[in-house]
Amino acid sequence: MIQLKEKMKKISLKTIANELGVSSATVSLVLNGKDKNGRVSKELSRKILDKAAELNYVPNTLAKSLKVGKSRTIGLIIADISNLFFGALALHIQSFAQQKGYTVIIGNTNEKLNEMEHIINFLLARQVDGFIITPTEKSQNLINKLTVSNIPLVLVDRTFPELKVNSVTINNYEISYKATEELIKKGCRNIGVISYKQDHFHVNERKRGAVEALKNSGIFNPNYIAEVRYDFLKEDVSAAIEKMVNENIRIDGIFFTTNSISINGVKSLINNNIIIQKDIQLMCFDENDAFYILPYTIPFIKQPIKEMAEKAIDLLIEQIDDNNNELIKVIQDAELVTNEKIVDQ
Amino acid sequence: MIQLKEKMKKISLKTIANELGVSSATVSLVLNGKDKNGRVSKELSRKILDKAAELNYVPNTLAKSLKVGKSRTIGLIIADISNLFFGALALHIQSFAQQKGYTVIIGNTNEKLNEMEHIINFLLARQVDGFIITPTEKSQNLINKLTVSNIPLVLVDRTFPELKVNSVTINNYEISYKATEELIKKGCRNIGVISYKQDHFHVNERKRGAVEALKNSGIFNPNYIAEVRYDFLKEDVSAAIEKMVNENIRIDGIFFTTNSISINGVKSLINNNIIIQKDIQLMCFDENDAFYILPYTIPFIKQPIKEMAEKAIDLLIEQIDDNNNELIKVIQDAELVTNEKIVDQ
DNA sequence: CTGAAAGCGCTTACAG
DNA sequence: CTGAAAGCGCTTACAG
Repeated sequence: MIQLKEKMKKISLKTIANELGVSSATVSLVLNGKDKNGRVSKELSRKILDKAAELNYVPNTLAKSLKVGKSRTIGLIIADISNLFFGALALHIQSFAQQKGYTVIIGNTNEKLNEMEHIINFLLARQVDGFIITPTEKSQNLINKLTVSNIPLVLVDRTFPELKVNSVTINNYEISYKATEELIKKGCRNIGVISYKQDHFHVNERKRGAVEALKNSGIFNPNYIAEVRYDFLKEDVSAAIEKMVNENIRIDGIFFTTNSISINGVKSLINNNIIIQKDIQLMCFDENDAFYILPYTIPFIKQPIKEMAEKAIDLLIEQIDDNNNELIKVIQDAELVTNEKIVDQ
Repeated sequence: MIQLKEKMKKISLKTIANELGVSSATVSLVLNGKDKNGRVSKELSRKILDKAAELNYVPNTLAKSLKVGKSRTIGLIIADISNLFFGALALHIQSFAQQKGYTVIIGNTNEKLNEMEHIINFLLARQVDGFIITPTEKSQNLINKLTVSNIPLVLVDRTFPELKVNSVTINNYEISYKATEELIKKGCRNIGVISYKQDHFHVNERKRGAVEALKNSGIFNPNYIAEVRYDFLKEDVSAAIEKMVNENIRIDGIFFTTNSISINGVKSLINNNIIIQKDIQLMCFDENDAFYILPYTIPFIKQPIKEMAEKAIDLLIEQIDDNNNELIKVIQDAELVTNEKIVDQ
């Protein structure tokens, strides 16, 4: 094969058809394995396959998508891709999508509503067949527009319970309740809760679960409940920890409602010379690679990330294929991982 | 607007053209802001814009790409997306690409050659305009095929020095030499080096830099040099650390050549009850979130990830736009971060 | 068993 | 100032 410095001319179906003196329809059929009913003779079929290989034919997916009206592409909109939980979620979604023959285009909103709108429009123009979204705060209208237009859509991790939209989430309230009980079982009586100050249903459910558990055990103390701002995470967590540590009666346990809060919380505790799991028992949300490095283990709530990813992809593809209009809200169970040596992911 | 349960019919250029009784050519021109020479009257222009907004017109990028022969999409092929270094690299590449109006499709090879081939073909069919690749071992032929076909391409982080291919890498040898000298300056005299057993030029350059520094200081000891396998990282690092720690003369410093080795090395040291930065001084490659959590700081080599991403995108887009045939190998300087309090990323 | 033709939604010379 | 027409590379009824 001679190698030209200039751009080689593209090999299309037509090129193959012309070289073989057949129609491009026949070539298309053979190359797509659609000559079921023995439409094309074995011999011709062989010749077409060989020629395609010889010419190094690469099909043009764009043209195919344009013709059939499906791109086999899905848009994945993530709120904060630098967060390890979302990173893992994206990884699994991509991997399951690939298994099903779909390409994923990832967009990152950085928790900004206008970014989310921009990305949705961008992906719509790219003709994605559907969306998997971890919605930002106050994006109800945006989500609603998509559902009204009947665009296949699944929310994951977060959802708006008031909207009729498919979702995959976990049992945030129940698992947080249970996790807090675990702290109580360990003997903690002055338990702090650090959560975000925001509108996200899932995070507020976690907080509610923790608070409810404390109340039901008669040890709820509003001074031990803190809310931090996403944009001032580090400072606010620091302040909250210092306050809790310096209360008249020092806290002996903390429940963190997200992994970003957990990481900053642990740093803060170390900076305050608190001996973790001795002075203060912790309970975190999500597995965290940073914790592996500590000489002790920290209990955490493990979300079924892989299963969430799989379910989200399944739901979405069902909608794409069947135009399934049924509303499905999946709630999966998270798991408490305590004491035992933390397993590698 | 009435909301139908059925799929709404798509709004195309033609829809707008028909409703307004003009040609779709004119609509295209206006919507793309290409009526420079006052081709279209202000009034008609206005009407077209309004109608597009009213109908909620979304252009079909697929059709446009097919027509103009450019997809404004680039394929990013990453060797191991779960590695934080690559994660950050991917994030920045995506962000720069977006700024330039390009979409990124990410593929993950898991360091497997056949995965890499598969992903390349897949992305080629998707008509990507070019590739940014962190190549796996032994992928020279694959890379060569792409360059021979004149497909815009930039290798990043890793490269094959023998190939004529654009690349963005760092000064692996020099910075590793310097980093090792730093350990020596601190008083270490029995310094271990843990690296991968593989063919990657960049990692071997790091090892070579460290070894050379040790030799030039007259303190090189082959017993302190270990190579670990990628597929048995944890076990091999563990074994290497234990061996080094239990040598007749215990090591007092270690240089890790990658961040994955660093993380496992630190865990191993903690398991062996070594007091890091007191019993043994460390030097790692790459910033690592896990280290933030430790009560002391670990010196590390900071790669200019953002700059690498930017340069890679710039080089690639130059090639795409100008069909620039010039060969460019960029080598950027990494930075030594010592002692000082580690800054937040 | 196979081919001719239409059409997906665009853009871009070309003609007027 | 504007329109008609061709064509990007496919797939899919339809006709034979």
